[in-house]
Amino acid sequence: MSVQPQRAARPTLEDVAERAGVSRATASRVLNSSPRVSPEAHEAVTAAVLELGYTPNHAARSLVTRRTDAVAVVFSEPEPKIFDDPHFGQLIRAAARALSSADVQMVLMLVHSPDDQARAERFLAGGHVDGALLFAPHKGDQLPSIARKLPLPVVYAGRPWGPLRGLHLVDNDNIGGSVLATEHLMSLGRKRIVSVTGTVDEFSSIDRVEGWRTAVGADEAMTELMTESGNFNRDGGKLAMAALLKRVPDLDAVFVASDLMAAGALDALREAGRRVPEDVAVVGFDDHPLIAPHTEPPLTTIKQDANEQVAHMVAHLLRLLRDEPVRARREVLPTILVRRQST
Amino acid sequence: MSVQPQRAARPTLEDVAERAGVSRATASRVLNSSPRVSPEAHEAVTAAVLELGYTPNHAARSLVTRRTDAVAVVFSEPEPKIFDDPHFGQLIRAAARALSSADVQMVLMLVHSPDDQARAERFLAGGHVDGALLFAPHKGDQLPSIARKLPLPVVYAGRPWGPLRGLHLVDNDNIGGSVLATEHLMSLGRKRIVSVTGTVDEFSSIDRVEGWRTAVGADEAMTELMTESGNFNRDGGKLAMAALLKRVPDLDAVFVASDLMAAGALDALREAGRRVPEDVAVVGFDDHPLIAPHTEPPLTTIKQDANEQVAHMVAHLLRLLRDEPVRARREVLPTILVRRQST
DNA sequence: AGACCCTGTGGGAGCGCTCCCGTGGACGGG
DNA sequence: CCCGTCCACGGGAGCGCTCCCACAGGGTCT
Repeated sequence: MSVQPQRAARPTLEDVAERAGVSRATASRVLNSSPRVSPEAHEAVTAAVLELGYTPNHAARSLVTRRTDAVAVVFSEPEPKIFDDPHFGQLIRAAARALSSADVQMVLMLVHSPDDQARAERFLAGGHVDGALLFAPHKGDQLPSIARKLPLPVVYAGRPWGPLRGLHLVDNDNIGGSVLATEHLMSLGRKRIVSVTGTVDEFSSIDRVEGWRTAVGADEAMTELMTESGNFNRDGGKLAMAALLKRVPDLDAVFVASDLMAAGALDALREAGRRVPEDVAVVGFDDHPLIAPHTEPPLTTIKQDANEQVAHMVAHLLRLLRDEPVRARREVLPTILVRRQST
Repeated sequence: MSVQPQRAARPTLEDVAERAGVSRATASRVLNSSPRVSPEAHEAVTAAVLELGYTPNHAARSLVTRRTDAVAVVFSEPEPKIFDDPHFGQLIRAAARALSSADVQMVLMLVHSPDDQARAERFLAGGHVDGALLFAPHKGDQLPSIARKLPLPVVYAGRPWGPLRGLHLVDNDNIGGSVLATEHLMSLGRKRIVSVTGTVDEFSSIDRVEGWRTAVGADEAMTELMTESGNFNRDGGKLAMAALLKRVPDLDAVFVASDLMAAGALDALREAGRRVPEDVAVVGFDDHPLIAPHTEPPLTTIKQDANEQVAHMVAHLLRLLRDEPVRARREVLPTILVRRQST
């Protein structure tokens, strides 16, 4: 019936333009820092923005630019680990930091079930984000092959399964790290170096066996004898170590493919009455802050820097989004040895 | 010059409507499951959507509905912890699960610096999300007072500092849990029960002291004597326990306000030659899966369910977003005792 | 039989923004 | 002095969607 004045609505670009005494087009130019704007107009618009507390309507902008200024961060983990991997928290933290300082929204997706996967596919295909960071290390995970069909820039963490052609990825030097670990043990004069390995469905694990194998120069039979999988968990590490002790009674060193498993391995060694590092030297992998410094004895381990990896992934993706050239599709980050008392 | 056919663009609702032989309005009704649609139209539109692989343009929809179908999850932590708290990972996981199953995008924000805070404020005020979950336990954190001025539904994790009037929050029963812990120790016949507390700038910590205090019936002087802060980290827990052993040599039990500190406390007790649980019984708090079962001896502790808390927060927020009534502004979730070998 | 409602549908406006294109004025060179 | 060039700026279309409103058609009630 009666015409209401309607205030308190968020100011639009139109309001800003009016207040600044310019057209909407010019105001828009200022907001997008176009060069073709006079200093006066620039100042007037900037002032109006401040006075009105104007914030651009993201949806409207997105509608016409066809950009979203959002990036998906996808963790695909077929069987959700019951005990949360704290590495995960580090990765998320790093991603949040790197993306938000680039003023890009981070949309987090955790994919476990086929349901989740379908949802993720719909979401990524739906144009809700400009690009994605994909953490999908496990063999048989469909998500990488789904993702590579999408018209969407994707940067992978580590090597996914399947063909690598055309993929952009940032990996840690797992092979180099495990060579480092094993050579460290050899330099200590250790002769019988066994290894507790992770799960065979992740390249990070496969690479760590490979590093050990080349360093000690093991053939297939010897590898079979001197390695045992600990499934990347603590109890698994303990069981694997116990099995190795039985199979290779004269072992004097062990390279364990994760700190968590190494903690379990230390338990097994203690129960078997072997002293660490006197009888058996132990090297882990990860340099997990919650574990490595606190085992008994504190753990010598290989540090891989989650922050660094994610920062590289984000930088890589941002370059792709801006159509800037990338140096290489695949980056491999160095790993270093952190020495503590277990060697 | 010449007119290009222009294909391969994403289909619009117009395309769907045309294919289904209905108007755009009807197609829209089907997509938004309006009741006023004939079965025939419904079927035709559904088929067309499938055939064309249509996905609604989120920006366009958001522009008119003024909803974003996104929710911010904000963690505010004035001093970013160097050692990642794994509790954090659990919370994020739970939030991701709960939100994605409601088909709401989760935008994660980690706030450390004043810079981050300003960004967060701009973001939340900018209408980029429909609501927020806010984790800001620390005293002096500005974010809660900023957030409560925003015209945006916010659900808090735990009690933030400042006035609670009008706030929506989901808290764990820290007081109840610590009463439980302390009474458990008393029921074991322990007479001199001390407590290692957290930091005084978090209510969760304050409440846990309060629970201990009421259960043992301590006055101020006794509280001063028999409690010591461990700053919620492992080394702090060890130092605090050592201090308490010196101050109260005849102590026979300790309630430690976090599992991580409890691990440190166990170290201190071991070094002091006190047996656990024979000489000193120990109860922790959190039931941290990476810590509690693996201490020496395994830790009796109070379980607070992160999944449950976040699920309640999400449900609460969704109700607010849908303008549905909420039962209570404030929910307090129960905590339970998990008994292991340290008592 | 006329007046009524109720249900399914389509036309069209408009959300707030960007960007194309046209215009007017300042400026420099022939 | 006039014409061409260039730069700052405004008008207006249109991105893809929702929702208001009008309307046709069939049923129900007086």
